[in-house]
Amino acid sequence: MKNQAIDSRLSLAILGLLSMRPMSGYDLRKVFLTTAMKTFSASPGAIYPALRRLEKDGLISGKVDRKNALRPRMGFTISRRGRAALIASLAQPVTREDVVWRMDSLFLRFSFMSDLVGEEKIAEFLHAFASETGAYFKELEGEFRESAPGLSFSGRAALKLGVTLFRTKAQWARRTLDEFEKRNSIKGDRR
Amino acid sequence: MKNQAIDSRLSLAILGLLSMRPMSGYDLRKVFLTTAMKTFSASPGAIYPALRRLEKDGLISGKVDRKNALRPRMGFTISRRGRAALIASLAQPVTREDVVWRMDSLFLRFSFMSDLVGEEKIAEFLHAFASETGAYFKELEGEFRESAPGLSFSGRAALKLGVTLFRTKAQWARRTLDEFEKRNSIKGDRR
DNA sequence: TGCAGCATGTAACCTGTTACATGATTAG
DNA sequence: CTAATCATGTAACAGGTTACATGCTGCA
Repeated sequence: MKNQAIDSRLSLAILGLLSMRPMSGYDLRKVFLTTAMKTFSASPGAIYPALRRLEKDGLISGKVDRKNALRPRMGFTISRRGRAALIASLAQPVTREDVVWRMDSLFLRFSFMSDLVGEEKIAEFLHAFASETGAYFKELEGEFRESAPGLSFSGRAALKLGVTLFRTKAQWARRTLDEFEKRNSIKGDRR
Repeated sequence: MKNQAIDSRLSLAILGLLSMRPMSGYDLRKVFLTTAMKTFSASPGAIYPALRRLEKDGLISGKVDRKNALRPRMGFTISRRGRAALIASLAQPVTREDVVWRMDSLFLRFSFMSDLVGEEKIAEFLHAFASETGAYFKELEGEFRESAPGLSFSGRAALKLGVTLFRTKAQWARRTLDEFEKRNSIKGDRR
């Protein structure tokens, strides 16, 4: 059976969070309001429809907590299919398009990896991320060298920040990969 | 008369580009396809409707080039109202919300500033950008210190990248502001 | 002659925003 | 008691994606 696709970044974030522990819609809102995941929409008009779509696709299932309480509360749990779809989504190859258009999804995918995929997949991700991001950094750097003289002060400065940010991302991936491999070899030695 | 609001990032980008020189829809597509502005949608289904909205709001006006040629070509020019709306949009204060949710719009706004607003506005922007971004960086850093021990390897690493990127942005703003002020004082001395 | 690229557009669909609505619970 | 917060939802709207459609131009 084909894996159900995850229809948006928000759905990916929700599925990732539910893979760690069951939560209600309101719990999810609080996460998006108070933690570093502020970039995601915490509006009910986005979250509740997304939950319903995920449920319709069989990726999560909602059950009413405290049935007898007059105020019902939906507790959402990730399903087996949901976990499979999430893992499949994390394990997808890192493409140039991801780097240019979906950097935030890459962030999200990576942040959930440790609990869901093996060490090899993590290393693979970091490697591909470093190489794709590094390549795009070089492309931007070249563009900067070529077009900088013709640009205004602010145009040039903005482009420079763009270049710098991609260099930072590529560096992060290389360093994180180093750290990851060192950590694993130490763990390996102890066995 | 109140300024017409600019309805999306794409419209802002288009208006900014048209403020530099008149272009056709296809020219805009090429910019979005080939330059560092790749993050913007180059699909006709986004660009042509956006152009029509801008025209409807009186911010740009399209005229048919080469009338007698059998293949007409629309050349779009920014109008006085369009330039005013663009300048108003660039000059808006930099808020915390901009930093968290609309960083790319801030990029865009800054990159067009040199040709459209005075030196004071540019310095003001950089100052506010540095201070808001710096504040958010510190908030994220605090969150990292608190929650890092409980996070998985990949969760922690992803959060760390997030923190680093905001530090980089704040540093960029401070350095760019320094450079800007130095540049201006030199120019001032020569007068 | 045929094909790639130029240039513009439309239509269905989908996600997210904004604003509103509702009732329950808890704190003062 | 009442106000804030908990908790869930709906409806209108808007912008972007995807896919399709159309006809012209230049080149091999």
